[in-house]
This record gives sequence, C-alpha cells and structure tokens, in this order.
Amino acid sequence: MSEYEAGGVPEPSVARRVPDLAALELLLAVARLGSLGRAAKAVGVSQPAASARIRSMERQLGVALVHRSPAGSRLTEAGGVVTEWARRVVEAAEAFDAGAQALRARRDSRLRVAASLTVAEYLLPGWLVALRAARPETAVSLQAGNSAAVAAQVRAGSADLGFVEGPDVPAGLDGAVIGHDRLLVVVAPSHTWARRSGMPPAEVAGAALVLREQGSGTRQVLDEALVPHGGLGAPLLELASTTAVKSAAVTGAGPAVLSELAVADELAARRLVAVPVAGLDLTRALRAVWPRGQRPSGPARDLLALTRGAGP
Amino acid sequence: MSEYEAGGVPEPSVARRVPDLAALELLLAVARLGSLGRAAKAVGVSQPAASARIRSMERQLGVALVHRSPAGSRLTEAGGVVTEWARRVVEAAEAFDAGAQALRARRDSRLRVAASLTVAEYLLPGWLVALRAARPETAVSLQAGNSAAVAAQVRAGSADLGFVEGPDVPAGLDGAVIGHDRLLVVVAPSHTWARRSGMPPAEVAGAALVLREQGSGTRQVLDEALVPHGGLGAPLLELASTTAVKSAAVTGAGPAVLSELAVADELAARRLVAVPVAGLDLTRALRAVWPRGQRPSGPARDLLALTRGAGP
DNA sequence: TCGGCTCATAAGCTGGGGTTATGAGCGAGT
DNA sequence: ACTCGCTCATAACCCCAGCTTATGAGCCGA
Repeated sequence: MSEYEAGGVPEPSVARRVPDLAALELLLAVARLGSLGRAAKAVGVSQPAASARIRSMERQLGVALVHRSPAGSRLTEAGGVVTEWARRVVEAAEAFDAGAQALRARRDSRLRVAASLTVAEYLLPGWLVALRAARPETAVSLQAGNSAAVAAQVRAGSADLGFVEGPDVPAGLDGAVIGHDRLLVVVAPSHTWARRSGMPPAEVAGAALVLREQGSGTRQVLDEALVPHGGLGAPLLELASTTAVKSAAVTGAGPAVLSELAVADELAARRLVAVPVAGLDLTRALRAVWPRGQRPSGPARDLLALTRGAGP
Repeated sequence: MSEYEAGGVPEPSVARRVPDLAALELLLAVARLGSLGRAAKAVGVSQPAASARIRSMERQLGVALVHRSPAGSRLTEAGGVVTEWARRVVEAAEAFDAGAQALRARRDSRLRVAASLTVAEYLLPGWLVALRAARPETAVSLQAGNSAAVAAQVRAGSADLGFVEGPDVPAGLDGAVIGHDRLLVVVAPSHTWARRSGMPPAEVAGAALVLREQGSGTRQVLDEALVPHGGLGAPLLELASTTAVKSAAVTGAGPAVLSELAVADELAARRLVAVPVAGLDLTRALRAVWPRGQRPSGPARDLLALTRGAGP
C-alpha cells in the first residue's frame, strides 16, 4: 500500500501518532524509577518538563499511563503495556545509534570492521549494542561494502575484522563461518502459493518473480541455483533495493526471493509467508575473516565472540 | 548500567543522537521514491523542508546519506545501510501505534479483544500490524488484563476474542492453543552459568534468583515447577515488572527466570544467555478463547488466522 | 529553446518544549 | 504535632527547530 502513495494523499505519518523518542525514553525511566522527578533527572530535564511530557503523551494516546501521587508515580495497567511497546522502539533506536556511531567513526577507532551489506544491515547493529554493553570502551568503526571490497580492506589492513557472504574464504584471508543466510521464496499471505507446501523448483524458476536487479548478490545465488531447474524466467519486477522488493511482495505484487534475514520480521508478523521449495539449496555461508595467520585478539576477538550462531 | 543512573549523571539519551521518527520516515520515502520532492509530498511537507530535514540528519549522523542531483536523489552506500536500520525503528513505531490505537479505541469497535499482559505486550502489536495490512477497515479495541479478567470479559460478551495463558481453557469458554510460552533461566553473558550446559533443576531451585514478585503469573509457574526439586529458595531480588527483572539480569545482578517472549531480543543480541536446565518443564500454553459454541467469525476469525504458531 | 523536473536559498512565522520559581499534598521521623 | 523531604502541579517567560511561501538555478528531453 505505502508503495503507491507517491502522488496520492499523504498518509498521516506514524510519527504524528507515536510520541517522541525522548518521550518514550522518559516513560521507560518513569517505569524504572517510580517517580517523575527522578525520571526527569535521569533523562536530564526538569521535573515540570517531564510531567508535561508524560501528560501530553497521555493526551496523544488517549490513555492514562501513570498514576500520579504524592508518594510517586506508578504505571497503570495500560501504561505497563505501552511501556513494553515503547521499549521495542527505543531498542531499535539504540541499534540505529550504535550503527550510526560506527559509521561515523572513521580511522583511529579501536576496532575497524568492514562488513557486507547483508551483515551490516541486519546483524551488526545488534552485535554493536551487545558489544557496547560488554565493553563500553570499545569504539568501533564500520565500513560497509560488497564482499570483494570487504576482503580488500581486511587484506590492506584498513579493517581489523571483516564479514562476508559467499561460498569461499577470500584469497589471502583466514575465516570462520559464523552463520548462514538462506534465501526464501516469500509471498503475501493472500497469494495462492501461501497455501502450497513443497513446490517443485522448476515451477519457481518459470514463474514471474519480484527480484533484485542483475548483479546483486542475492540475484546471483538464485540464478545459479535455478540453472539445473531450467534457469530463471523473465522477472515480474526488477527493483534496486531489498526493501523495495520486500514491499512489493508485501503488497501482493507477486512472489519474491529474499534473504531470511531481510524478511524475519515480516514472517513473524505474518505479513509474508515462506513457500517451501523441495530440493532447492539457496544457502550461503556468512563468514568472519581476518588477515591470514593473525588470529583476532582484543576487541576483534570480543566482537567475534558475539557473532556465534548468527543467522539461524 | 542504565539501572543506576537515577542519582548520577544523566546519560546522553539516544533520542539526542537518533533522528526524529518523522525524519526516518522521510528517509524511507526518499529511498523508495528516489526524489526529495516526491518524498516530501508523500510525507506531507514542502520540498525545502524535506531537503533541510535530510541535510540536518546527515549533519547529525556525520555521514552523507543521499546523492542529490538534478535528476533525483539516490541513497549512498551508507545511506542504504542507515535506511535499513531506520526501517526497524519505524516498524517498531508502527507496532506501537497499532497497539496504542487499539488501546484507545474502547467499545463500538468492530473487533474487541481482551488479552493477557504477556500476549498484549509481546505478540499482539505484530498481529495488529498484520491485520491492518490485510484488513485495513478493521478497528480493533484492546483490553489488557490478567487471564481471569480476560476470561470474564469474553464470558460477559464485552470482548469478542480473548487471549490467555495457562494450563486450562477457562470455564464456559471454547479455545484453541495458538502457541506456547516457555520460561527460561537467563544470565548475563559474563555470568558463570553462561558456560554451563544442562544444570540440574535442584541447583536452580537453590540459587538466589532475580524474580517477579509473589502472585505474578510467571512466578507461580516457576514455584510449582520447582516443588519436586526442593522448592524455590530465597530470591536475590523481587521486582515488580518483567522489564525490571530483565534489566537486573542484563546488568549482571544474577540469574533470572523470564518468558522467552520477553527475552527474545536480548538473547538474539547476546545481552542475555539462556541456561538449559535438564528435565524442567516451564512451558505453558497460549490460548485464544471465545464464548462456548460461538466459533469466531468475521474480524475475530481474521485475527485468529494470524496467530497460528505464536511463540516457538 | 522551452517546459518540466530536479534541488537550493531566503525571509519570516509559529508553537512545542524547555526553563525557573513557587505552591500544595502526603508521609515519615523526632 | 510539627517539620522536613519527598512528591507532583501551576504559572510566566523564552527560544529555536522546523515549518511555510516565494524564488532561483541546474540539467534533460522533446
């Protein structure tokens, strides 16, 4: 739906209906500390400001969130639920922040990481949050690029640790498989395929699919995997970004093929359904890589320890 | 860490470092539409405002996000990665919004749902987002409460569909198991137990744990399950909210016992580690319930269809 | 060369959200 | 019983982030 809003009526944005990040953080602080005043101090504003902010949030949501009393403030039942939802938003923001800081920090960081887009987009932020919790002093810099560029950077010594996807360890590097990325055939729940269990690969190959453009990593994997099954047919749509493919699939444009990492949320929320395809292997390894012979140590080792079992 | 900020120095909030939700939405629109002007229209602001907003976002993050050209605007490499991170934040906000709207909407909605806290906090928002995508016209109202209250509401006809946890279907209602909620013993990765694989239940029972207070649902389940293993020992901490227990565990206060739904994020990001306990069954069913004999139809049926396989 | 798209710049307004200062409940301790 | 210390509320004021409209300047294709 949101795909088609370009010329149409601007759909009232969520931002209008969801409180500020600062307000959500304040709410979490109130939940934790049991008092507006202390929460105010914790987030660095005056007590009246905190009180007003919570009140305007209650007005905006149309629900009482806290019981205010001279003895302190407790969450209402609805407040507790809302707080939990708020926590999810704030956590996503923290991941964003961790990633953004790494992106900004160029050289001179204690740990310089180069990562493929898949890893950078879907896995790294979580690791960075965890790393920050475990080793707050570690400053991480991130350089995102395709697997070849990552390998080059690690080889050149401008990155201490790299993350790549693909079948082989790049030449001149050592590496360890840290997980797998599987491509899935996904459709909107309303699509006919959603009820199929176990499609023949040839039928997938012949169907009109929503895909990334030629040359993208996922497209390559798909092309190769389908060669023994008649090769990939003419695509329905070729889009330039994973996100675009995803929203096309969600809006029911047609079946798409995407990394399971990219669609995990959509699958969980049933916005998309995975269609099992019998005997089609669309798995590729995710690897951490480092200069040959130099086992990661220090910060690189810390980060590596967090990545075990990435991708299901 | 954040647990102790009450009296201390206010830690600079993420909100300061993460752009506005509106800005993130705008970035997504630019990514999707390929032009500042069209993105501006899509989110309902003027083109200069959009341009300025993106620019200030780039300044804030210290990274160029879009290539501006007279032919349109494309994301930079970093911009693509940032956009994906932004998408996560916006999606969490959308879940928040879906939940908040349901909470606000009282009677007269097309679908009145009553849900236990666990379901309301962790599962329902996702379902509501999916429902909104599939059936935008369905207005949902949500009433959160404990399982007894939910049963009462469904029985009284003030809710069309209820979600409860517990071993039995409440009297007078029909129901279907839609998933399971398992309690996990979790510790910070630095804790000694983090390396244990397969603890004896008796050792868990005897240890000083971080727990919810007496009378909470999770506490009850734990108490009962540990009776055959010597009963629950004196807790290390008794806290009033799931969130409080969780942050205590994350900061290393001690082992905690929490629903896997509550700690899924923390486990994924390795902020917490689950400790396997051999032969201890801490699973309880999550059920959808409805008035005896009245199979859900219409909107209730739609929602029910989305809940299959909730909880692993 | 014109028309249509792009983005940039300029000037001015507005209001949300902040501040400080102060008051008013409630409860615990002496 | 009084007072201290916490709670939250109210009032008056201020400021700047972000909006708007109006306009200009590149680039491209017909």
